[in-house]
Amino acid sequence: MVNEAQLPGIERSENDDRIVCHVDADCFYASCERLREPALRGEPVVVGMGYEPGDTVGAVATASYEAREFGVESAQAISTALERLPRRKPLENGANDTDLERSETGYYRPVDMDYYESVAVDVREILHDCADVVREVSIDEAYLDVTERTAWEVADGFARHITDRIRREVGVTVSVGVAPTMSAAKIASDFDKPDGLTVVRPGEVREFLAPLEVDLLHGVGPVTARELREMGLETAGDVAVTDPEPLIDRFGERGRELYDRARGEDDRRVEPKGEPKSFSRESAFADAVAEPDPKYEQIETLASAVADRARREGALYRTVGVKAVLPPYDVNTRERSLPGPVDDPDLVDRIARQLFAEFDSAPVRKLGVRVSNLEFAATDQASLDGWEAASTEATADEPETGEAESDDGEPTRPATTDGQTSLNDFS
DNA sequence: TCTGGGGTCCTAGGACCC
DNA sequence: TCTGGGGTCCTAGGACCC
Repeated sequence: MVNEAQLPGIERSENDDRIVCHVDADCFYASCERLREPALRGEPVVVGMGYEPGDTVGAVATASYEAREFGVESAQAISTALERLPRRKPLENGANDTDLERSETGYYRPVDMDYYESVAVDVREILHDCADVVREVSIDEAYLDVTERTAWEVADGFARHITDRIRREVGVTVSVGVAPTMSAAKIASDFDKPDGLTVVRPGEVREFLAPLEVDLLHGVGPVTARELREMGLETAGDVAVTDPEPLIDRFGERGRELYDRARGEDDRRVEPKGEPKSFSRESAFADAVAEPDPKYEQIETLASAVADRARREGALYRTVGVKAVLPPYDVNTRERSLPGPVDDPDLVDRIARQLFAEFDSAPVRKLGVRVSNLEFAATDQASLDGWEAASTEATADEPETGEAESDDGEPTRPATTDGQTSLNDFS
């Protein structure tokens, strides 16, 4: 009785053989550093964050494969990395390092996101050129739906074309996984790094996944991996043939997902990434700080950076939060929601201070400020109309607030007016 | 391995409403 | 005044990812 032709909104929902590419740049930050400093090619390179040249604080963001040989890993403390791979001293005139000294050392560079972002823009351009739908996951990673661009018989050639273009036109290497699902493509891209290409054809997915350790599955971190092992599940193959009920009991929705993914079942379509959900800034002190003043100073800096960011991105926020990390590593978060969305840097600062007050005499090693519950207004004509209507409404019953202080050329924002009215409730 | 920064999603309890 | 069941929002924390 139900005829597919009568249900135009309902499509065959199973992955009727999509071809998904996952493209993942190889140690992207280190590759970028080599791009602008070719002397780093072939040498161990460590990119550190929260780190200044000459420093020993901070953590490893990316280590080149040469640096990994020395046991340097992502997320490692810079101090640990330096023990395993000492910093190479710049060559001075007349300096005569021995070959031994040079071969046992590496280059350390601080993260420079602006530069990496400029390289990522060039990579993205190629990705969008090669696919109808691109989902950018992070600065160095994306999914592509290339179903309409290629066929399984020639998928490896197509993927090779992408990697070649990126190498030739941008100068960085990527690894690519091709599979009928997003989750399998993701794992495939990781399978043969660096400069890897792995194609998993429909019907081969379970076989491909079966021997892999559980912690290679997306969403399985150290905690879940340990628990799975305690349940006797070592590999994706083990998970695929186990009774799903205990998994669901223990892990809830994630358990179901884990079971499905281990069996190669994943009907998510590649879709462009939506608007961000939150903006945050945080920073760590070199040592835990007990006095209130430096902490409030830091709060002010972070609050203003977050509010700036939201304004640049055209976002209004309805929730302001803080994070305080106390020794040894006790993460505390506090947040407060407003009655309506605002763009009000002073309010962010004030609320952040209030939320932070309960920690102001505790030793604190790290601080953060966050805005969330974001709304993006006036991105197209349709919502612009609504926006203007709302603006008129919002200001109708109050005197002009002298809002036209836009000597910096910024458009005035009705939400700021809203923020002023709600401000009284929160200070 | 004790720990950097920017995110996402999920869970669970409580308040509040109908 | 006691109280069923469902829904939504808010907050805090946790796991995970890059």
